[in-house]
Amino acid sequence: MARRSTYRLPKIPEMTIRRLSVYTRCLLQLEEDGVKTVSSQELAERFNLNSAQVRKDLAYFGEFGVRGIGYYVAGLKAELQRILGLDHEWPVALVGFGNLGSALFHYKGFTRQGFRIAAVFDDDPAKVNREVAGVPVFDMRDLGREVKARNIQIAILAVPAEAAQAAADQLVAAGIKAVLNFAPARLKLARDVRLKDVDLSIELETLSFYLAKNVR
Amino acid sequence: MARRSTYRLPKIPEMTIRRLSVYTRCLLQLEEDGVKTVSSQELAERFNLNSAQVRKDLAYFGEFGVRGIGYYVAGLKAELQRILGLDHEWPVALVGFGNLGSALFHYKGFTRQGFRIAAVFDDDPAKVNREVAGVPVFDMRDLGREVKARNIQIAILAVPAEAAQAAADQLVAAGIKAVLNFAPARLKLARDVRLKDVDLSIELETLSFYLAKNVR
DNA sequence: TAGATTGTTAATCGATTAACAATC
DNA sequence: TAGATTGTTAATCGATTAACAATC
Repeated sequence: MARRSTYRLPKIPEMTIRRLSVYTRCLLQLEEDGVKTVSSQELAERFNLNSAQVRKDLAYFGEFGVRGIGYYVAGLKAELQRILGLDHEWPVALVGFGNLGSALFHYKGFTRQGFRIAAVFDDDPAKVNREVAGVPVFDMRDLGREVKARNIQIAILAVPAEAAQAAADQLVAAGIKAVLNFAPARLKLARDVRLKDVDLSIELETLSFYLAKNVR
Repeated sequence: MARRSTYRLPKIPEMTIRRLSVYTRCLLQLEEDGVKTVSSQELAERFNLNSAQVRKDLAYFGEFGVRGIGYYVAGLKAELQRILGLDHEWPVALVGFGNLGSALFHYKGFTRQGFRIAAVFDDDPAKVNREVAGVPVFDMRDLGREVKARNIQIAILAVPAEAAQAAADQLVAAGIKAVLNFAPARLKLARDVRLKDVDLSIELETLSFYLAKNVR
């Protein structure tokens, strides 16, 4: 796991990364719409941000704009995709093919940015050893073998909470480097594995707070 | 929509609300485990937070602790549930009963905190006018009537992006006050309606950034 | 009482924003 | 050139954390 030495050493705020991701999608749309250039001001307005913030986010990584003009949509899109590692396909393992797993499998948003579900894993014998939309579904016991064979580094975990830690352990043993976890469980992973929890109900609970203050 | 006047006027940081939600779940667990009291230090350690932050988050709403002891688990849980509006059931409308809608329907996490899916809506004639697990599934055209009849204020939107704005408009017209939106679309709602977007792929994209810096 | 832990103030840190010289 | 917009510095704002008197 040699850390590649790059010239960009300052630590990037997490929020900056998230916004880069948002900008990228916007640029994708702008390009589709045939827009050639966009200013930090225009970009900012679409997301209720400050134009200085947009410029600062970009400045962490280089100078991509042209004074007096703004940013070339196609060029900036390509730069951001490169920065975010979205300039090539990432094969992804989907672990858990129940209700949520199936929904994520069919979700179009992942594909658009270069994430391709390369293998599905489940422990239900009725679901495995077949293909769904051209993607093989394997038994959990084949996880190590298939993840290595396909050089998969990212996993989406969509199993029940009880099964999450065991599945995560298998993923780490197989050499997975990043886990997007939808299971409502607090996972312990090796320290060099990136974990991101997606909490499907926390937003609902915060909405409830604002609602409780007013009506009812 | 008269704003109820309360004694708590200082604006609460969004992150504080999210953490309150996290604390609440932890307290639920602690209570199950039979733990009677917990200190800010113990609570903080579970989430890699600072104990002063835990105390400050709570201090926005009152004094719930006992010096020298900490917080009574049952008492604090009840207080936080009240603050977050989780001390009673919220009937919720689920709009869209495809793959994602179905996954959310079966998701157990919502129920636990008092959110109860009271009605499902879809525009597919094959899916409507029946019950699933005791919950009625209606045609979209019945949305206004049923939302009002059931006094539903919260909606979970899980339709395709193309259908999202039209569905949102119907929801607002029906008197919905908060929308949890899973559709990858930028919705325009009346200003007194709370909107929260859940982006299923942004986390994956930020993970990609960290991965791209190292391997590959 | 002695020990522990709160609630709160003040210090620190980091992120956002305003302002502007550089320059297309 | 005149107008527009960048990249960047400095000012502002807000959130996190350290410290500690209050007090159980």
